[in-house]
Amino acid sequence: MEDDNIKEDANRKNNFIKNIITEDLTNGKNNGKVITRFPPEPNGFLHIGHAKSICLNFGIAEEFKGKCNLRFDDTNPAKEDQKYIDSIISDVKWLGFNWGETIYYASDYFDKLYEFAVELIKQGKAFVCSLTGEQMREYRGTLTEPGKESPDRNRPISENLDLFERMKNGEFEDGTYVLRAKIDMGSPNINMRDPVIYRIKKMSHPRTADKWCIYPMYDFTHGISDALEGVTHSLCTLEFQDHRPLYDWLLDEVTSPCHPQQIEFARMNLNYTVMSKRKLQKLVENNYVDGWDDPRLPTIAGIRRRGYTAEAIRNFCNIIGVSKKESRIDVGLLENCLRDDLNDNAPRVMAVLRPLKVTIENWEQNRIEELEAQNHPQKPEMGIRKIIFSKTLYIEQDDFMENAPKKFFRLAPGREVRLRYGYFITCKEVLKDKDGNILELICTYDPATRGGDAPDGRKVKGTLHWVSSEGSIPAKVNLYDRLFMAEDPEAESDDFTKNINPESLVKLQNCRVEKSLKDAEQERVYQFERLGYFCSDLKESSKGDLVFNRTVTLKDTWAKVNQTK
RNA sequence: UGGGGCGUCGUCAAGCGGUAAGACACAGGAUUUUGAUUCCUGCAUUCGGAGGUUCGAAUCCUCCCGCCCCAGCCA
Repeated sequence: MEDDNIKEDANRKNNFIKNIITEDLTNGKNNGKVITRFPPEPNGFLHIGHAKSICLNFGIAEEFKGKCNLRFDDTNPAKEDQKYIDSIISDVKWLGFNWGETIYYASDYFDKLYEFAVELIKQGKAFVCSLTGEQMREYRGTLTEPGKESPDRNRPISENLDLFERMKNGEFEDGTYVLRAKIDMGSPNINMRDPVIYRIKKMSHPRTADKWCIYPMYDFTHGISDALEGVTHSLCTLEFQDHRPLYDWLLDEVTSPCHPQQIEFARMNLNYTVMSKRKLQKLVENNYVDGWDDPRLPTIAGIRRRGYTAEAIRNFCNIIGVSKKESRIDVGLLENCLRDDLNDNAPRVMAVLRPLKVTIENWEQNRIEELEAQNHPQKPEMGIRKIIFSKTLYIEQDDFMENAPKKFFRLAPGREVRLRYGYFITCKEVLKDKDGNILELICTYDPATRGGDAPDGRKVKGTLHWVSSEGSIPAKVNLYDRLFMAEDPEAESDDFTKNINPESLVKLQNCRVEKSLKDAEQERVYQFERLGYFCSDLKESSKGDLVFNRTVTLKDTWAKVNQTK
């Protein structure tokens, strides 16, 4: 246990944010406290990019003995929905993080936020503006030209107060007025050109219902929410760098309980997939995939259904590190983290995806024999199970080749192989239909090799997985592969859906799996020996109709060698 | 051509003036009843480029080049 902790600490990578926090701590900043927050907007499903932020924020809180708040940034009822709140909560929980007793909502601060806005107005730092959206855009200026001041900018404070209250009371229609911070229309930073901080939206909110018809904007809400919660380090992605001056301005102008430090880091990008909400939505809505939890999607719900473990994702997020450099990470790295975890923990089992019938000619007709198989060769403590050997067996079609090259360590006419935990068998005859398709193999077995050992020390090159007709049950298997063929699907075509991999899902109907899989647990991942890791599908699988998802393949140097030829 | 960021191995990434960690990938080899796992071994004389400061520079200075973000009453 102690060793584990040491190992974990050693594996915990440093990054520039932790360095800043460590320095703050040694300087006695924030009274030695560290409080972070994960602030999703409940307008979509979480994806693996969010996992990076979750692991960062919760991880730092854990490491520095602080805390991390889960806070919904729910200031735009037009886009948000309770179902997203529910799914986000369940995803964060699944990832294995703890936010304590309270779930925070920016909407819980609406009253306070309103008071802060009034304070700003009273100080002459905010004004009610009647410019239309279009006018506002014109007045804002451009990247290279300064903006123009709104004609309402010098409206008397009393009038601003009155108008703002009437906005709140619902006296005006959407779009007629907004509340703006009074900063600097000439700023080279467009975010400082008198940004809107409140808008009228006569819309019911998932949590505050019809109490409000004005809602605060992100910039106004976020910093103040952070401060109200005593957040010390407010971590966000790079695109908010330009907002930091506004974040700081607001907290300086208002009597806020503290002034959190905003630090930006680069968001995660993965190759062969898309991460933006809009694009994920398009995939779902146009039925390119089967819902938000399609196992090919990088959503938390999707990768979870695919069979990814939270442990693997946490490890991945740790391994990729945190920096300000924009990068595109190889999914291979993710898959590797998964294999790492699964190799340690997945029980081994045998299944044949594309069965080829094998008849053992020197095996008595109705004889059935129970053999012992290990559930994990490197971990005897995981126990053993019984498997059944009989006259009719199935092996993988790929494991037989009629005219096999020398390096093919599998079954071929006249060759002998080991059936894992079974017997050595030798191929005697190949039965075909009139078109030449292989129907069945006639083999013999060596009774002396029970369990797979040859008493005479005879070596055999190949070991095949197999299943017997009596010891197996039918199942369906979904073979998942990467959703896109292009490393960067959004770059290589004007329409990213053109890069969808037509073979991202291959459905196999006639597989046979070891009988023990009849009671396969939900979310338990098994290794189908020599094939990969599989789990029963959360949605499609049932007792009488087994459906497995391929989570990830095993590394396959044989396939790689063949491919490069 | 305004402002803000970023450039260290194929991909991530440490490094913070004392002579380029680590992971994955890749290439060899060993062990193996999974062509898996595991285990060795190799893999940046050089840090986007050019100058400069220094006994010494990926780290400091100057110029240049490349990439990303910002003109929602979205977050």
